[in-house]
Amino acid sequence: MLARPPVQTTPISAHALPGSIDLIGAPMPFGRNAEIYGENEPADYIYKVISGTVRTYKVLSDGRRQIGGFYLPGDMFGFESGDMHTFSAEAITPAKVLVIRRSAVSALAERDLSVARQLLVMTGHELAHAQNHLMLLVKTAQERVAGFLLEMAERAQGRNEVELPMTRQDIADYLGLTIETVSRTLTQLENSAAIELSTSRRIVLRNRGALHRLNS
Amino acid sequence: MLARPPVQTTPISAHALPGSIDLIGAPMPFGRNAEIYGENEPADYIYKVISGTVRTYKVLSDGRRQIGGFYLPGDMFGFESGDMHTFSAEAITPAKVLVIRRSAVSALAERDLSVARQLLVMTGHELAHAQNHLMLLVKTAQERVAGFLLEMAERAQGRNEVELPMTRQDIADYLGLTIETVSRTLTQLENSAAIELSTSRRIVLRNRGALHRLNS
DNA sequence: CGACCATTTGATATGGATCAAGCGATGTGG
DNA sequence: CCACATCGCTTGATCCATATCAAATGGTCG
Repeated sequence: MLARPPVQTTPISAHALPGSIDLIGAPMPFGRNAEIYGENEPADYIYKVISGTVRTYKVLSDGRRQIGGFYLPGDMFGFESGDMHTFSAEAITPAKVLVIRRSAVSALAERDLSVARQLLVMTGHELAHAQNHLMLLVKTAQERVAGFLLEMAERAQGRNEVELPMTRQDIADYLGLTIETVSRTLTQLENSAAIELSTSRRIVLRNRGALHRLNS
Repeated sequence: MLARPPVQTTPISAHALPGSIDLIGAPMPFGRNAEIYGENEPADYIYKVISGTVRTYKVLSDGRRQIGGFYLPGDMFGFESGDMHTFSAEAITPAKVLVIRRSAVSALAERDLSVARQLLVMTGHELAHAQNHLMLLVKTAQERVAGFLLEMAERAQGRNEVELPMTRQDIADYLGLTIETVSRTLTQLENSAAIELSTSRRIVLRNRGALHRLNS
């Protein structure tokens, strides 16, 4: 089911001065696990997370799920090179998401070079992320989990304490592991004093050096 | 991406009419295994394969190599979201490569919307490729090899007979497997009549359906 | 308190890695 | 033109990291 934004009555984008893509579009709330869009649906919108966390994923024919990425407040998602979505998107937690017409962005980009540049920058970031992710998937379980924790810490403004909004299953499906392996690996990292699990969702990085070394 | 001082150095691009990025730049020959650029070098150029095949790759601290992609004639590579290369690039076979100043492309994109669009399209293709590649890396050995063969066949204008320019080691490093597993898997696929190895480098797809099914 | 869900921990199985050897094609120097 | 070295590929035997199967623990909410 495609998420439709509320009907836009006032043409905000009409007066939007050269600047930011996210000036056009409508905020929409999604509940936990609500679908934002599905794989193979027309990619008529791009999205920006206002609050909450979003995951994109694909399900293989045998039921395995691969998560493409986690999107935190401020992140944009839903970019596609074709006109269909190649991943699905769901809210992990209750989330507010800005929904932006792709055609409006395209039109704006035609007139405003800075918007065109922004689009390219964001697509470039998605590319860099996919390449990093790809590198994770050929590593050992310890390296993948360490890499994941470092990524999350980095995105949490480099703080050492990270609150994970996603389940072990989400992490496992992001890293191409099972929940058991993720859980065991976190326990190992805790035993080796690299991290501390104050609760199962709140993780303190005690020894980034060790994590980076694992991350090869 | 491509945020650079718009210094206009090449007079050629000054007359280049709206159109194709690859109108500017110089062709350069590279021998087998010659380096085109290295990871962490400044990304001052983008590249277009004229003839031959190119691989991009990263080497992890313990010596494992991960190949990011194979580039065939007509393909462009070297796009980066930062100003450094995050992968290295080498010629797999003797190759001719068009070398294009990034600053020239940026400058052109500022004046010519179609060039800006082209840049976005190509970055989008790289993104789509990385995402496909990523999906391969969480599958079984059979699925990875089948997916690789289908990708190669598709890029060879959909022909059923594919001449592979790369070694088993290259394939293994692309798929996150060992050469032994790649070799054994190809043998299995041959035994199950899905493919035929007329020589070790020339592969005939006998049963695409079976390969697609494996590819999940 | 009891039900449910997420997480951890334990025991066993297995797909692919590793170690090892052999084979065929290609190229080179004598 | 042959002998031999080299390189890419295949095949076999064994090992091991992670998956799978199973159960217990903990945390949350009605």
